[in-house]
Amino acid sequence: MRVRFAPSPTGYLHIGGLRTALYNFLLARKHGGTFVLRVEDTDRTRFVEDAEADILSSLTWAGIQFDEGPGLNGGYGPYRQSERSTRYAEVANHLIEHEKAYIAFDSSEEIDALKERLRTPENPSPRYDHETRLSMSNSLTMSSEDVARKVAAGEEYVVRLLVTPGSQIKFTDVIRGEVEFDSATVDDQVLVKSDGLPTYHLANIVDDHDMAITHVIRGEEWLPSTPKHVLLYQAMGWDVPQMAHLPLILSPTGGKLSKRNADKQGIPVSVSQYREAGYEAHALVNFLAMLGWNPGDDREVFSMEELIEAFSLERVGQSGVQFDLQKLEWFNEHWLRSRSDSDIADELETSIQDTFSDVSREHLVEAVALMKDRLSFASDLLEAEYLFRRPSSYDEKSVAKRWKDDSPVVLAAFADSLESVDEWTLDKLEEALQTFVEIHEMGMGKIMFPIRLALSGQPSGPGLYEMMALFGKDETIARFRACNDALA
RNA sequence: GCCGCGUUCGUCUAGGGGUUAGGACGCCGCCCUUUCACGGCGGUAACACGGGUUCAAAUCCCGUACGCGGUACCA
Repeated sequence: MRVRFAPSPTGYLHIGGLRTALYNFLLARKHGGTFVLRVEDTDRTRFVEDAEADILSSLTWAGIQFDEGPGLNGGYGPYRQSERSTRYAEVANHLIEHEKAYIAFDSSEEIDALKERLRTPENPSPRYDHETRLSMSNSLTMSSEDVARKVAAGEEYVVRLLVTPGSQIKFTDVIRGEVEFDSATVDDQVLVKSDGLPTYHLANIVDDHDMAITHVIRGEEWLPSTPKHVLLYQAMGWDVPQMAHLPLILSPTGGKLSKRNADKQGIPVSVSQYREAGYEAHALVNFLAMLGWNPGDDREVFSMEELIEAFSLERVGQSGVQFDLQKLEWFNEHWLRSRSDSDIADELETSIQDTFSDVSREHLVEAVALMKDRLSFASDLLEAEYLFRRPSSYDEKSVAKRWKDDSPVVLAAFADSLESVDEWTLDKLEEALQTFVEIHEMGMGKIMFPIRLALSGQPSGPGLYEMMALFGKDETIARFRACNDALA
């Protein structure tokens, strides 16, 4: 089995592209096949300089490694279509010679004019096809001498697929079953553009064949052009690979998940945006895997290894799926919690030191331990400033509501009593507070809030004893006094 | 318009002739915790519609509606 992911470097890797890559990768790994990365850079007008680098680094970040691709030749290279031009020309010529394709000289203005002329409310987008080609300038309507002369004169031309009406083009989609198109509804697709470069349709089938691809797994947007591809395979006498068209990922409201659309809804579309926003790679992969596929049982949390084990094309769904950021966030929290404290500390080390100087390693690891269950993203820890420095302010609403007249006295008294705690441990601290409330015959509720406020400035957070243990005796007592001073 | 693909809780989905239509996210409640979370338990909520086939249809067939995709010298 050989599969491929074939992105076009016209933009950064899209979330849908990552899922397509993932499914290809999973299938290859599951069956001991080969996963090829091919860069389809035939559109010079939309080429984006750093897109390929982004695609490569995004895949690496997600844990998807290719076996063959740019910089990793497996005997089928090169893996950039811009480096394979002669092969496409060869195939195009073969098609022309065998009357499966033809040369057309029509300028884009002439084609626009044709469409303008034929456009009606019932037919808003006329095609260049078996009917209209008869009235255009191409090697079917011109003498071969005229064609040869124009070509020799260096006139621009394109190569078009010659589609003959009257047949049914059938193929089996692994996900959708039998799919059938009437050849009369297929247009004469341009195969070679006037700049001499192939279109996707030509380059794609040539490469899939030459690279011995056995399974073409791609987005559903390609389903309508598949009959053209089938025709090309047949014209060349090549076997058609197994086809699998994945359901599209839709926006949360059901429309297309375009950049524009998604931005409006606050949904990142490129993988690098997720990476920058601090999403766990595992979470994104896990979420994407479940978007259109399921294992057939109730499991939802999967590591990459488990996905490889469980994945199959047969369990991929057929209908479009809406993107749900909340579910992604749930996966993110889950995977974040599965990481070790020290691993998360490693990730945050630099930004923590930049924001709060002189945070010891032990302190950071302990802070992570205290907060891990309360974070959505690892970087959210930076927002819990009180874990790393004394509060500079106290949450106003909470103060207004729960800071009572006797709070300063209670807090000061407790601070005094803490002076005599010799062993600064969770147990001793709990004991100290218990004893304190008993001696003063007060309810625990009376003192817990002032302590929390003094320690963190916030109405919620980690346990009191945990925080006191983390801050140490001197700092804890200092925070009590500072709070009293500030709220006096 | 035409061509194609779809349609089970708000969302992701299981189920493919006989099910109290199951799970997850979200939301709500309870428990745990004198905080907030995590966790546990429970609740809310769905077979697009109309015809057929059948003893029996969410499940098979047809139609309609709706959604999505395509209709480029973009991929």
